[in-house]
Amino acid sequence: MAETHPPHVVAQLYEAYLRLSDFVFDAGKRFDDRLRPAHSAVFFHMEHEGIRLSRLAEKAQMTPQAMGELVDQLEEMGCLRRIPDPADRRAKLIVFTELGDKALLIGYSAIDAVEHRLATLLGDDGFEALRTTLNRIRTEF
Amino acid sequence: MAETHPPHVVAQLYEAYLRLSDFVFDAGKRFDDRLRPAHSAVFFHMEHEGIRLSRLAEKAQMTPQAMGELVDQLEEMGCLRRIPDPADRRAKLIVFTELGDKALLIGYSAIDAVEHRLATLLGDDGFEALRTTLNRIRTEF
DNA sequence: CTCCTTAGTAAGGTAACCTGAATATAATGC
DNA sequence: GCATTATATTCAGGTTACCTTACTAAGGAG
Repeated sequence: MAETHPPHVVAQLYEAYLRLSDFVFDAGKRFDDRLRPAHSAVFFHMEHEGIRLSRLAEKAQMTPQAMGELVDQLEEMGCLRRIPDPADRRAKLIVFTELGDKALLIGYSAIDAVEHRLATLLGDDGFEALRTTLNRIRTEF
Repeated sequence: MAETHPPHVVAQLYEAYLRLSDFVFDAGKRFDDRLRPAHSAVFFHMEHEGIRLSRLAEKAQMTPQAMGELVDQLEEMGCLRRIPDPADRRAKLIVFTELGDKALLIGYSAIDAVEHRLATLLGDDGFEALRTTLNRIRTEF
């Protein structure tokens, strides 16, 4: 129940997530201080060829309205652009700008750095064991 | 990057946390449907001899104002009571009611159930290995 | 007793979502 | 080929979980 004594697994998982994710979010913030954790859902579910808002929202499991606001903000930062979808005049395709590509790369390298550091801390075997365990929780719990 | 293929560790940790915590929050919701995840911070950091708002807020790493609102809501649900602190007339002690004790027990058993189920899934060794790994991340990453 | 600090609270703001409703276009039935 | 229904997006406004600023009441130091 306390924080300095080992808490239960659920809290442990959350703490570990917060600790690791901080590095990634900080990297984003250094790139553009308007970037917030919520925007990661956009980068995570984007598709390079372009993607419709409704599909992006569905993949991120949120409403198109909520996703639309995140896309608005990233558009204002210059990371994304909305272009008309040639296949459907109601729709727009959300695509990366060059700046957006850069931001994505920065995110990838931050994640890579975290994974490398974690593999160093736990050893390659320990790191793989953690991934396997977490994957079993996702698929079998 | 996708969700059906194994994502990076950071996302894996978050997904695992969400999956396990759902069981605990659902148990709370069944007890009183006004109970929300935010209230768990109160139960997590309570002290059954009574605790001051400022200390509770500090332990939960939030402002006294934010914690005060959560305590207001739990008081309205009948889980907590504020009594004058005999040692300082500015302060109040937040204490559990009988209903609050019951809620706490329900939370404990939900966490226990999750941990048992996880130990069954991973085996006792796998479960302990996970706890050890998560603890190393907390202390050494 | 005055001065500064601490405990709590009130008022109002922001971020990250949500629901409901409006608009434009597309697809379908007859 | 036109009316009906469905889909893509957007607008307006609400809720939750926080925050900051500013106030009041009470305690402690000199």
